[in-house]
Amino acid sequence: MKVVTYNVNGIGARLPNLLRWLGETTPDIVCLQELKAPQEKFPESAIRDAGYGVIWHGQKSWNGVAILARGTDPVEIRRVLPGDPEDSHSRYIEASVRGLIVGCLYLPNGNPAPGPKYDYKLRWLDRFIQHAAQLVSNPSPVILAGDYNVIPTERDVYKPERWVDDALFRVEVREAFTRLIQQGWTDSIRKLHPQATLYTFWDYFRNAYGRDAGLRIDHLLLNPALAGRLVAANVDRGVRGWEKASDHAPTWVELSE
DNA sequence: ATGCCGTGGAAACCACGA
Repeated sequence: MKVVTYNVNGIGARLPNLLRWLGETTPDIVCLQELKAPQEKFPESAIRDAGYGVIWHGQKSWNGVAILARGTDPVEIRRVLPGDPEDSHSRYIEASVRGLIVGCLYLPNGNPAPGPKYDYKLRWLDRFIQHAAQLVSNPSPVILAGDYNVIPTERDVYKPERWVDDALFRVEVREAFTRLIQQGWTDSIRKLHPQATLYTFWDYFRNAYGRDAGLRIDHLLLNPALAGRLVAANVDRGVRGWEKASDHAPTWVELSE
């Protein structure tokens, strides 16, 4: 079973690429981020015609997350991250699919740092860590997949020295990610490729993809009940080279049944 | 060192992203 996270950077602009990629790779479960579409403008029929059940939480212009499941309908558990009724951003959705609990997240970017956007990112991270603490010890298999907007270590960025003051790489953010992992989560890509240079995002400008000036910021975390089923993990980096590509590439795990 | 590009929505530019 293949589970993928893919920040599409606009479901409207990306729909042709998304449908092509679904057809070529037939993933079983897909977590999408940055729909940038209001709830009523999500292309539900195109996704269903491609063979996927889907739930989504849209928002006008920004954010937005979705969970797709091939041949079945995800059963929604929640569509907001608990802990702040004032938070109006569509950044989290959670469902039960094929015996897994799937959390799909789009963590705030946080730039510029310091500032109110960075404060929001740190608060969101704290809430997420609290929620993850409830999930990690769940006897059911759980996967938390999404755009974390966190560069975990120096190995995960092409020039770490240029990113030390950035909201994706600042010490507080890396420490928060470490706290999350230390709850007992497995960072799938790093577990199977401890030394490799593997990026999931490349800027649109300065020929970042051509130079491989990338970041690893899209992650798939497995709880202990699921970690033993991890058999492969990688990035479909070729998709980043397609015409009209998102700046992120699909990032995936293969799980034994 | 830098949104230099891309998207969406409103308005013919701007906010936002990482």
